[in-house]
Amino acid sequence: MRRFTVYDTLSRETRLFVPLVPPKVGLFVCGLTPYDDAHIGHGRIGVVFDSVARALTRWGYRPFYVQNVTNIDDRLIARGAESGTNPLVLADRHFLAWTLAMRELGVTSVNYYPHATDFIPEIVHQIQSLVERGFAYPASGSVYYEVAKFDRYGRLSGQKVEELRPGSRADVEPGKRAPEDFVLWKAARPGEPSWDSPWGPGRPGWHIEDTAITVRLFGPRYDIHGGGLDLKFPHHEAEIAQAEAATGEAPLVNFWMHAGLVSIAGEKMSKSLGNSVLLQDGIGTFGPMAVRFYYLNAHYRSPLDFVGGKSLEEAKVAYERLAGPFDRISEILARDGLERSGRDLPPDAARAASSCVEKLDEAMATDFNTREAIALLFGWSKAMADWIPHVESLSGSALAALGAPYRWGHEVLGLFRTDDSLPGGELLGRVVAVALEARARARARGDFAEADRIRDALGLAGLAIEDEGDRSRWHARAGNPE
RNA sequence: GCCGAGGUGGCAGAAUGGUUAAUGCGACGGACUGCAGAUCCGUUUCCUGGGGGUUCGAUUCCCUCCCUCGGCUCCA
Repeated sequence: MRRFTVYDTLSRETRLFVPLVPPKVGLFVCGLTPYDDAHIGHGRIGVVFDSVARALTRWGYRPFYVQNVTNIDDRLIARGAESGTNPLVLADRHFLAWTLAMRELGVTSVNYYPHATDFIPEIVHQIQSLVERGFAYPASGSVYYEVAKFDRYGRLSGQKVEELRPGSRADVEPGKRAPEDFVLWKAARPGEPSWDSPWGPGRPGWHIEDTAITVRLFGPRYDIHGGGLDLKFPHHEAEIAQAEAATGEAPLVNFWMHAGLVSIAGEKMSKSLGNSVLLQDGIGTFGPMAVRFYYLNAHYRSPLDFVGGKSLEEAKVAYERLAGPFDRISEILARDGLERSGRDLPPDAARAASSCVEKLDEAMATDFNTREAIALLFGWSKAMADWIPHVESLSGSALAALGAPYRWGHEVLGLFRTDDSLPGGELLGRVVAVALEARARARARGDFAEADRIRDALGLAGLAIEDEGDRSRWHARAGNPE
């Protein structure tokens, strides 16, 4: 297991990671409330922690990555009422869209997406423990957490309870003993989905599902908790208060990882502010790899400002350039296989490749510095410029050696996918070859008007044609004209 | 008001108590090309919010001020 460091938000320092039970790593990331389509900001969380889990796996750890789904809450109920849809159905629908987007983005590391409503017994049980231990009190069918009873409350966020501004953004609910108390169980109002409990029909409060799930899946303590910076207070603070009070064990989490938010025009991207750009639109317009690259091109803790279409356009251009040499290598290897004969690599080039991979691991092992890793990959692509002109003369194993840093990028960053083949696959390739053959003949006899006509026609069909000497290569232009 | 995260070139965005502060985008010039495209080479020597301090040396550590964003019980 490789040693690596992580910045822990609770201790406010970058520390050496030590798993509780090596090589296992319990990784919980605050998931989504699928009441609406996901936007670019949500996607960042998905991709960032996917790369974390990928790195852990590469380094010999065995992460168990759980991302919860809050499929019942106020907004879902409100949206459901607006459209006459059962909120649980609404949640399923948006969750399905989320998983499809994640698949496109290459998010492969999540092991389990527990839904809040599948953990009602665990939730009720945890609330009961809190009541029995004197940390929570029932009031008219609801149950509240009494913040004053938990003296570590505020440690994660640095807040002092007496400095909070109660009700600054939401109304203080009646029935609480103190404004900072938060709801664990919400009494059902007529027509709302509800579950039975010792306090009457109701549903879970916002924070309780996470700790009910993690205590069940990981036990009272686990390794890493991730989420957006905006969840630090109150949500993560509440998680600590709930779990540590309910189980009597601490700390709940050894490493808190908070990802920076995506802003747009300087403001947080948020559904409620109405400034969000939909994740699926970004993926559809610029392609999933451009979106993934965009996220990983900044350190996960940094704020990231989304500038209209420009950010993703820029990411797409940069990514495609980065992937250029990789595409050439994989093209040849796909055609001829690893056994293809040819020149071998001089030892210093082979050493450079493996040293590049080592540096990549080092960058990632320093608080998951994906930006540094990408800079290294650009350096490698630049070094590849010496090889690209005679890449056709290299042996399969030489090509594989040159491809090692890209394979790292694929494994850890989830970039350099080769499965972006067009619908039509091989058949399309054969048809395009016929057109390119006709064009090659036109060029050979100097009929450039005809050659350009064919190139333009293929261009309209969505294919880019690039000449290299008398050979032509083609690829689908991103953006998929249809 | 309190808490937190930030402020780096035209833009995006890293890093570090010490030779020219990554990398990418953009721009400009050139090579290659029938023309493009892609690619390559070169240039973009004057970029670390302001002011103090510690130090031989600060963008980095300390103090202070300014600004932006986030949170203060809906939020990734």
